[in-house]
Parts: sequence; structure tokens; C-alpha cells
Amino acid sequence: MTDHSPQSGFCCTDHSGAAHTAAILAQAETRARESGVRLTPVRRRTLEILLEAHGALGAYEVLERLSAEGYGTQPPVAYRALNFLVENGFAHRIQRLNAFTACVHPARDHRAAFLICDRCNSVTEGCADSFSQAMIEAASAVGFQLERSTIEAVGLCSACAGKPA
Amino acid sequence: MTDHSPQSGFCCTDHSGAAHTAAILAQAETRARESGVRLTPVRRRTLEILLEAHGALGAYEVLERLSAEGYGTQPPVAYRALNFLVENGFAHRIQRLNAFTACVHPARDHRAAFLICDRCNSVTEGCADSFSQAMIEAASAVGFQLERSTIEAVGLCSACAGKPA
DNA sequence: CTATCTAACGTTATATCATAACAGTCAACA
DNA sequence: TGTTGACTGTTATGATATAACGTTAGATAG
Ligand SMILES: [Zn+2]
Ligand SMILES: [Zn+2]
Ligand SMILES: [Zn+2]
Ligand SMILES: [Zn+2]
Repeated sequence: MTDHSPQSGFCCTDHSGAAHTAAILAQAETRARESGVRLTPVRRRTLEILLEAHGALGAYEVLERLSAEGYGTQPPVAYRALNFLVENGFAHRIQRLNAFTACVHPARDHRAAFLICDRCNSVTEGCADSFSQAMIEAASAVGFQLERSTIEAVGLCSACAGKPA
Repeated sequence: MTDHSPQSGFCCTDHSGAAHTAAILAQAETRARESGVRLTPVRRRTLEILLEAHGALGAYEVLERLSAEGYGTQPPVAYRALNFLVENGFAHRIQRLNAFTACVHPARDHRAAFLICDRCNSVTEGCADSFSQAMIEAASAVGFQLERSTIEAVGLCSACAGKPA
């Protein structure tokens, strides 16, 4: 149920358990130390908030929680922390939802793809390394030097697919 | 230079020539007639505006042009026309840019992928039917019923890759 | 131990993107 | 010819994101 190895394609939806949260947070801290970036209190708390969330969170939702806990109350506070997390591989931005989600395997370099449920808005991160490689090659065939890709799929998660419309 | 067949992967960047514009517009009109949707003046003009543009256009850019030509002056005018075009396969939305681009082959059913140049903001539409199929299968392996995907790649177009930074 | 520097944080103000809600128009048609 | 429904337009507002600037606090050089 909980295979985060890079070849596994899409993985499970449930990343909100406390065990996962703690483990992922620990990985993130290790990686931050190794790469010399500072996982400051706001940044760390923002990552925790994302990890505790069931789906992706909008910047203003994150801001609400942060300001309720005594951090800054204005949008840049949330956007700065979130952008830091995204730029350093601790979180991903979900374009379709204008929202952010914690990376489920921040310890390794990877290309991600996302499965977004139309019904319950759950977001599942999967590994898109092979898709990305194929796209880099297809793009290069027309002279385009591909740097990074956004892959977001919309449909029904397994939980919602079972239920009636 | 101008192969729009569905197997060709990414195709050329230059779709702004008058010949292309006219041909694509004609295809769109044919398809609209066939599928019983109404390509009204605002909608048709909006599609022309997208076709004439070199890259993707934001809704407010489209609105500027429309209102300068005597159409409505308020955002819903542009958003309604653009949403109509997207829903009916005449245009695509580029999530990363909050912008819209005319579909280069509105005559056929297809899954699109986009190559977005970081430097000049050009947008190239390519065919992603095979990627999409592969993703549907990968998603189905974890019980996700995939409906549609957004695939957007960022990098340097062939024109910009040659130039100095 | 100070002076200086800089990354990070916080604020105010504003820009940018998008939609809700409702009124007028007009062609289709019972 | 009255009704209907799709379309276009408006006003008003909501949602997302950033620019610009002052403050704080840890790091480093003197
Ligand atoms: Zn990730
Ligand atoms: Zn679901
Ligand atoms: Zn297309
Ligand atoms: Zn370019």
C-alpha cells in the first residue's frame, strides 16, 4: 500500500497518516540540511500544514492556519513559504487547483505527475520519470529543449469511482 | 513543416500565418456546423484573435481587442467566449500561463500537450494521444479512472535555444 | 564586542485573474 | 403572438498573486 519507490508509477492516496507525516518531514529536514537551505519555522510549519491536509491547499487556506498560529497574516507570508517549498522540492504546485501539496518523497530527485479526483478533490502524486523522459525526447525531435513538465490528470479516484454519481 | 497528423508528436511553432489562420478557422466552422454548436460573431472573432496571436493570450488581452471592436467591455464577455471555444475543442487553456491558445487541428478529436518557451512565451501544440493512453493505463493500475490530462512542458524553443542567454 | 551585512519576515497596497447575478435581445416555435 | 431558451451585455464582487518597503535577527569581519 505504501510504495514510494521511483518506478512504481502512481502510488496510494493516503498520505495523511501521522506516521507518513513524520517520516516525510524528517526526510525533508535531512534534505534541507544536506543542501544548505534553511527550513525555518514558518517554512517548516507550512510543510506540516500541507502534510496534515488531505488534499492540496490554496495559499489563502495555508495563510489562515499560519496566521491563526501567530505567524504573519498577509498573503506574501504564505506565498513565500510555499514558493520556497516548491523551489526546493518539498512541495508541488497543482496548477489546475491553484493549490499546493506536500511532496510525498522529498528525499529523491523526481518528476511528478498528479491524479486529481473530480469528485473529492484528492490529489495523488505519482512518479512520471518515464513519461518525462519520453517527452524530453519527443520535444527534442522538434528542436525544443525541455526543462520541466507539468502533468496533471483529472478523473475519479478509486474511492469515488465506486460510489453512485 | 506543417504536419498536423495525429501521430506526429509536436509540430511546428508557426501557426500565425494567414493561410493557417484561414484554414483552421474554416475547419472550426465546419466542425461547429456538424456538431450543432453556434460559432456566433463574438465567438468566431475570439477564435480569430487567438489565431492571429503569436503566443497564448490572457482573457483580458482578448477582452481588450474585443471591446475595441465594439463587443462587450466586461470580463464575462471574454471568459464566456473563451470557455465556449475550450469546451468545444476550438481552443485550449494553458494553465501555467492563465492563457488561451487556438487549437491547431480543431477538426479532429485529440489529446494535446504544449511546449511553452520560457524565453519568448511561444506555445506549440503537440499531439499527446500516446502519452495520454499510457497515463490512462498507469492510472488504472492504481484504480484511478482518468478522464483527461493536462500536459504542459516548459523549456526553450528552437529559436531561443540558439541565442545567447 | 561592536559594526556591518544579508536572508528572512512582516506589513500595506495593488495587480491580476475569474465568476455570480441579473437585464435586454432575438430567433425558434407552440 | 406569446413563450421559451440561448446569447450578449452589464454591475459588482470574489479569488489569486505580487510589488515595494521597513524590521528583525543571525552571521561575519574588524
Ligand atoms: Zn514529489
Ligand atoms: Zn475521489
Ligand atoms: Zn488541439
Ligand atoms: Zn522561444
